[in-house]
Amino acid sequence: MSNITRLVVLGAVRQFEPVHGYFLRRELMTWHVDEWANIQPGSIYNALKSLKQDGYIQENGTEAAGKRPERTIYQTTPNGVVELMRLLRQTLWTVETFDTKPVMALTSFMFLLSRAEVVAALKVRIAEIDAKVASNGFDISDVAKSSTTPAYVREIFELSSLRLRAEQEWARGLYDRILAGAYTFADEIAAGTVARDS
Amino acid sequence: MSNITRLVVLGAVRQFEPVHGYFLRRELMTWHVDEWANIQPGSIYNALKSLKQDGYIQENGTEAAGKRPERTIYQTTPNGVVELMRLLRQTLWTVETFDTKPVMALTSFMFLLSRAEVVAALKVRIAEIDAKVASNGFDISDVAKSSTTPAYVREIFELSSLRLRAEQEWARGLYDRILAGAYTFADEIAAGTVARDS
DNA sequence: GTCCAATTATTCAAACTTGACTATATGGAG
DNA sequence: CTCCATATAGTCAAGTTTGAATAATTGGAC
Repeated sequence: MSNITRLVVLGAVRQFEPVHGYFLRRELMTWHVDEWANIQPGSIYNALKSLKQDGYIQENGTEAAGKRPERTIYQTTPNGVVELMRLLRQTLWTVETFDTKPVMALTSFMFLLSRAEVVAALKVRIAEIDAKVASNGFDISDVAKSSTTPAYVREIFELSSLRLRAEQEWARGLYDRILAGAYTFADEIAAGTVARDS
Repeated sequence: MSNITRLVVLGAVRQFEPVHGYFLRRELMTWHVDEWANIQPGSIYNALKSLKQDGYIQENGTEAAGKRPERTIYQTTPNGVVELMRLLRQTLWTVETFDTKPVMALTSFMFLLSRAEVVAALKVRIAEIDAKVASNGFDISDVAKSSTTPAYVREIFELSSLRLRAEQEWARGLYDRILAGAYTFADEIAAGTVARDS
């Protein structure tokens, strides 16, 4: 599966474990992951299978509610937690010019990292976007001079610059909110497990 | 293949026909479609095969430059041109909240439509984005009141609103530029075929 | 003149995604 | 009490994507 599917499903298993596929499917659909991450129900089951093969999650028997169909229970392995953190960190510290999915996923799982790391990474992200936009600006003026490149390529640079600026504005706001104490991060919880109905 | 791959490859065949796969591969890679549309070389060949099966393009024999490997020549069918216009029009008139690829593809091929249609659609797009952002705003305040929804979901709405605003700003600029006579559209060309080296 | 890194043109297996399908169970309408 | 629409829990075939592999050719360095 793509790294995004990996990140989202592994992160969701981590958040709700022990958990069965159908619960993840319902929960993630209420998150609208089909819209912002292009993850369809079938992909969730496939991701579980694949994460299991890689040893990042393991089956933990089956159960059934009443006479309902059996369902397979999953939980993360220690390796899985390491992998999740790696994926999350990679996403946090990388600016993607065109793909909006990573930042969306990040938003859902950043609280698994520490407040300090997220703050530091956001600061870097804000600066990196400045650099990308500046580089885009030079590309635009080169395109204007070129005789072979179609003129409309300018529009592509224009649009991606504006989108990057939007992400930057968001990162600035989030940076402020987090610095001001918003949300709760991994280094701050006295282990309050999230309640859920199965 | 995804509709984007379909649109980009079919559009490129139309633009460069008669054309062989490797030319498209090189050309589209210089467009960086692997970055903004996630189309890798392998997908281009698959798209050609699939478009051919659907009857939207047809093989037109093979040729070879010197002792180079043979290459298969493709061109659009009448049905293919209809399908291309359908895909293009659908993309033009639809606002995608999360997927940045359609607008990017649009930018590359909008000149296949008429100036009037593009102008009209941009106007609608600008208004539609207002509506989406407004609806997002109400979602944000609902989330703030809800006790079950995690607070950070607010960030997702925030980010997508800002991104939509960025697209809107771009659409406004493009609208102005096009109205002012920028670029050349299908209804305006005295059929100047684009030169290319094979 | 000969070596070799890069180019040409494509194929392919493995992995991933999609969306329809299965098969049973439950809850609520009448 | 009996329907039947919906929910449950997944499976699977068909289609798509990926990235490496293939196999011959050419251009340029030495």
